[in-house]
Amino acid sequence: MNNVPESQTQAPSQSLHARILGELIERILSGEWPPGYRIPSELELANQYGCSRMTVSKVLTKIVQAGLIERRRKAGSFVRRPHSHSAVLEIKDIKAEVLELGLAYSYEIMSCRKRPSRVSDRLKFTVAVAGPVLDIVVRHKAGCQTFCLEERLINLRAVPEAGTERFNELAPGAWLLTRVPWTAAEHRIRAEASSTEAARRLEVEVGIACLVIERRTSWAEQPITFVRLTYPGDLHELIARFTPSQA
Amino acid sequence: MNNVPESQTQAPSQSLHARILGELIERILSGEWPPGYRIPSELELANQYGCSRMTVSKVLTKIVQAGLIERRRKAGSFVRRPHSHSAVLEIKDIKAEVLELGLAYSYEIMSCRKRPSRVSDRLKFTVAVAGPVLDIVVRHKAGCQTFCLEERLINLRAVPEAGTERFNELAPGAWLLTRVPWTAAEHRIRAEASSTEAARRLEVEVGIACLVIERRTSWAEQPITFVRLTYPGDLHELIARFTPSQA
DNA sequence: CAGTGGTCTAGACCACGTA
DNA sequence: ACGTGGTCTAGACCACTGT
Repeated sequence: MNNVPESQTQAPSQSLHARILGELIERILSGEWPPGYRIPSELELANQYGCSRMTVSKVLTKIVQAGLIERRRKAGSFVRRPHSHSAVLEIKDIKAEVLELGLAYSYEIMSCRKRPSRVSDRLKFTVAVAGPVLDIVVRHKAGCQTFCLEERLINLRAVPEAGTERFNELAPGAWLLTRVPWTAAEHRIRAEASSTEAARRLEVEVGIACLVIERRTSWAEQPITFVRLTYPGDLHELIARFTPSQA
Repeated sequence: MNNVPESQTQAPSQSLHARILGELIERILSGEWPPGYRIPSELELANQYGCSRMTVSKVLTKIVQAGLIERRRKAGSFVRRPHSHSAVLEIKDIKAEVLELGLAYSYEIMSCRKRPSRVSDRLKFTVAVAGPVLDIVVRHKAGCQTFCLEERLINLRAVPEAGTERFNELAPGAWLLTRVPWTAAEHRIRAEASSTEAARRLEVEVGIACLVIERRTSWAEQPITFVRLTYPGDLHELIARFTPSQA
């Protein structure tokens, strides 16, 4: 009921949104509202905060997105118990990774050739690729040590300009990022003993434990590129974080 | 200007929200609105769709969250070029993982003892833990094969009831999920050659490539648990996906 | 049936930043 | 200065669902 006055006497530093969001999340995370607790309805909250139902509704929508509550018509909104361990994995540019370690970065194009797509490429792209592909192998170095082996296929139907690119200034991954939009990516991460081929290119012994990341990138259902990154030994570590509150 | 009639002649199956969202995303992903393109203002879109500005605003907020556009006051809303390779990594319950493979799941508590915290524990928890911890080793099996070795520390100051739990019904990870809220988790993922100790417990050869996931979980700045999961060989693969459209 | 969330409206004022 | 997004209101109707 006391609509405008309250927002004037209150610190105008943050929006009403933010204030309500913060207070509700605080109640949930502090355990004052434990898992299973039924939180006040939109109408009750709107009355408590002296604001419209719409405002409360938008806030609750955010808390749903954060995974802290779930809502059921007629029943109400309930605090969820902590659920799956999902986390945001950030996969950085290799150059940035190396520089963050304080090492000098360089790369060598070991091979780069245009060829028709093979049946085996379909396994990599999960969908059939007609037409030519660019098959590239790059060695990324940190200082004088090999940091990562990159084996990449680029769908030339989707990115024809890659066919004439020499990748002298930018490694293929960085070059693609500047040129091509992408809308979906799937990553597969596993440990693998280094094969004879990979060991030779990485300049390590055969059978060493490697972290392998495979990434399929597509744009509007069209495959763009497939890349396999092989990090030898325990040189490399992926880090993923989760926090429910995201503003 | 053709407001209500359109939404009536149109299939009423989806909300106006969803229709506008879909059409705008389609324009962006199809390349009709390329990166850098300035999309119509809220007012223009509201007129085009014959709806209120509020409705358009909510839709655009979603597209911002999806990372497809960025908005600047006075300037307008612009299509972003594809940015960092971040992805959502979902780390499932081990039992669920095994069952999804169509295998029988079981686990054995190999050791479980209460002890005071050591200096070495601080490295695992990244912050100091005073007081007792519960030190548990669990072997998870898929069929008759060892699927994963779990080495876990639980901060008994934060979760005192774990001290008397026998973990007969639920493995420690699942038990914790049902009992303890958590607000932050950090994962580290790497490849590692199996140590003598781990190889013995996993019943595999020494030096085999293993996928190692370490997870630190905390609640309101207080460490809850540290766990190291070791998956032998290439038995296990993590999958992470990114798609900008999420509703 | 009644209460709840889901959606939508037609306005409004303000903050900000570019022109 | 003015157009844009950011926020907010006080209503409204509908769909769903638990009692």
